[in-house]
Amino acid sequence: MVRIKDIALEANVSEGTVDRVLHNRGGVSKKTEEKVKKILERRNFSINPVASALAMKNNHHVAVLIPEYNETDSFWKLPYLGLLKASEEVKNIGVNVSYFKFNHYNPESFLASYFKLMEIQPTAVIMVPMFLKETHVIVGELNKNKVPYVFLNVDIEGLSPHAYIGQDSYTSGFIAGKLMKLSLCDASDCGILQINTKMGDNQAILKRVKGFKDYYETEFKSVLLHELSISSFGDAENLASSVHSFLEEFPNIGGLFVPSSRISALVKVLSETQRNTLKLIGFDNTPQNVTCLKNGSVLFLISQKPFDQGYEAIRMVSDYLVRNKEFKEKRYLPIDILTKENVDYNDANQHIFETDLNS
Amino acid sequence: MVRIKDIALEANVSEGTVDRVLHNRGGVSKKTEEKVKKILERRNFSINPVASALAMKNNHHVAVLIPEYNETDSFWKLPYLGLLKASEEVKNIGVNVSYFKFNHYNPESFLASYFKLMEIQPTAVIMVPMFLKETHVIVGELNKNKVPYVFLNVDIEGLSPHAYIGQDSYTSGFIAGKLMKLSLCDASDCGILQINTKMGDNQAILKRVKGFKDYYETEFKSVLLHELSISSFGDAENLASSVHSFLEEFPNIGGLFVPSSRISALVKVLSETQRNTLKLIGFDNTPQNVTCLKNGSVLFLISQKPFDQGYEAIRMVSDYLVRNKEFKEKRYLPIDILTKENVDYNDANQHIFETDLNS
DNA sequence: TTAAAAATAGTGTGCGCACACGAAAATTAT
DNA sequence: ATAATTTTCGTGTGCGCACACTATTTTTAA
Repeated sequence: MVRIKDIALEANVSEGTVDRVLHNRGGVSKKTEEKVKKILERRNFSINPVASALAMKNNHHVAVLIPEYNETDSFWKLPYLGLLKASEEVKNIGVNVSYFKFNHYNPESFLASYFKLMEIQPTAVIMVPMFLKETHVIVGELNKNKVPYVFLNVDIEGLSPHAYIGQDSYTSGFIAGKLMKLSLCDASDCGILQINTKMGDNQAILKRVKGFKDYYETEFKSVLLHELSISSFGDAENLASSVHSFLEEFPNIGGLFVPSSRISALVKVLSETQRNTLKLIGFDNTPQNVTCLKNGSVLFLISQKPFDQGYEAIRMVSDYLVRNKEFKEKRYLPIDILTKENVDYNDANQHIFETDLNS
Repeated sequence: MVRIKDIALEANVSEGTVDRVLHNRGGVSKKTEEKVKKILERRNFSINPVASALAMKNNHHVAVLIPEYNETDSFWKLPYLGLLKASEEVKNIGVNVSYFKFNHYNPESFLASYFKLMEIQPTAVIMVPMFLKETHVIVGELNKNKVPYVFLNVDIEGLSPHAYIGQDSYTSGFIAGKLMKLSLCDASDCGILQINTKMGDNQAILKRVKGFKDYYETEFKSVLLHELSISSFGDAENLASSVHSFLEEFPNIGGLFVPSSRISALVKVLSETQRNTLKLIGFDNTPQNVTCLKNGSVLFLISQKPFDQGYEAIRMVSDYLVRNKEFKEKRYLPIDILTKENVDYNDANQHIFETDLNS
């Protein structure tokens, strides 16, 4: 391992000079700069990031604005764990991470958390831009204050964060279509279950539906797609009656596609025979969904690797802060196809971290 | 961030004493030890790994024994890149990695590389145990010298490395079976193409075939599976004639399963109509295979995430060496289902690293 | 009681780098 | 020529920790 000292020795200059050319601090004559640079090159020098971090006493504050989670709606726990894991790793190099949560049904709590967040004067922000209008406000302020920010999981057209970390929702829906078609070899009809979103939110889900339809559009125009719009997955009775009348209305339906993360709620209101015959394809590896996958009621889940999203977000931001690597504008994560057989393996990273946490 | 100094101050002892209780070095009276420990706990102290790594000047040598790769047989490039990426990261913390390559058709080169490897007196070894007999020799010696070692990608029953990092081959074959069945909704026959392995090698491939067959066995006993044993994927003419007579013999075959990483060689010898109608499912995201996937000739590839395997191996070993975390005996990586739509996303990690390398 | 030995605790140095400060050399002004 | 600037470069300190060495206290032996 070649050190600055070694370079200085070989170039017959002081360590300070080497430091100056390394960081383009100026104050070095052309001649010596060239000389040092050549030796740097030849000896294949690279600064020791550990020593560097220690000396710089890096103190970056990354603030994360993310929805809270609970038992029934646990999706947001997954990115959180990934964020947590990466936080541990980058603490090494002087990056501290703070979390600010909000209720993802409540725009006010979103804004409120944001204001609390700004009090710590973060060096960078990672946020889930849940609400359109409020996000515009926030982004405006962040731009004014020159605080770099990245979007996690949800992308918003028209805004240009330093990076977006998440899935290509359209393609993931497209793949869901492909899997659905594969599962329905008799070319029976297919149903799509959406929440009737009032606001322009949940871009991701809309894009998934578009991808799904487009697959059928381009490949199997003849297959009939029926859409059912429900008010909420939370109200079981309401859901049950909607779904049953829907299935009675279209008896040819052989499969159901749920573009949100709540397919487990659907499974709950289906009869056993329906669970066994209907091909169900949904999104996201929440514990409830994974249970349905494993017991065979759900055939495929598309995972957007939420754990990895969180992990990547922190890594990306700290790479930017510490070794000022530039952001990658769109960081699309894998479109993971989960079956009952591979789900445990594919979620292993997350499980390992969780058990590590508890010990 | 609370430092040793802060703890010492609060406990009215010297930093040395705190250091002693932190590392159980002994030489501290019960009383003061308790006192310090309590404060450690209360202040939620954790040693700064950066400073620690720097001070320890860790000097671990990890040696990697891995097959070489070339244009036509490029599989082993993928784990290599993953190893490389992790090597960069752990260089920070004093872990140096050296690579020793061997020809994976040649047991002697395997042993020869091993002997060269031992000359650097590695602190730990990561190896791909390609050859049974030779691996037994090596493992015996490593055990004698008390050098910890892990197996990468290939597992060998009866031996107990400190860890195995790779895929659950049986299950991956099982999933391939599931996908094949899904693709052949008309329940036509299915062919399996294997190399007739002379030696007991390639356990992984055998297990994949077993998993594949077992899927049909348990779920669709009625479907006929035909096996074709060929001598090599390298000899195109030979392959072509074997495959064609095979397909003539069993005209009901609607899909072919290639449990090795060489499905692209099969695609080459198929006619265009065959490529379009036969459902092809294979393994591994080699560039050639990915090309076939993207142009539609191959329907699914199962990836064993070779890049991640390499990455994980280094991380695991250096976690063991530096922060003496214990090994995880079996570290199974995701069973990744690749389609033409998601392959780019799912290989993104590797691509990002490759472009980083070239800049 | 004092000396010797053992147990316990304190001090100092260096890991490789970043950065402030001051010294030397080169340039310009007087 | 010397003084005043400016450019160029060397030196020193500290980041938080590991570990060896030394100093102090306590215990045991004489």
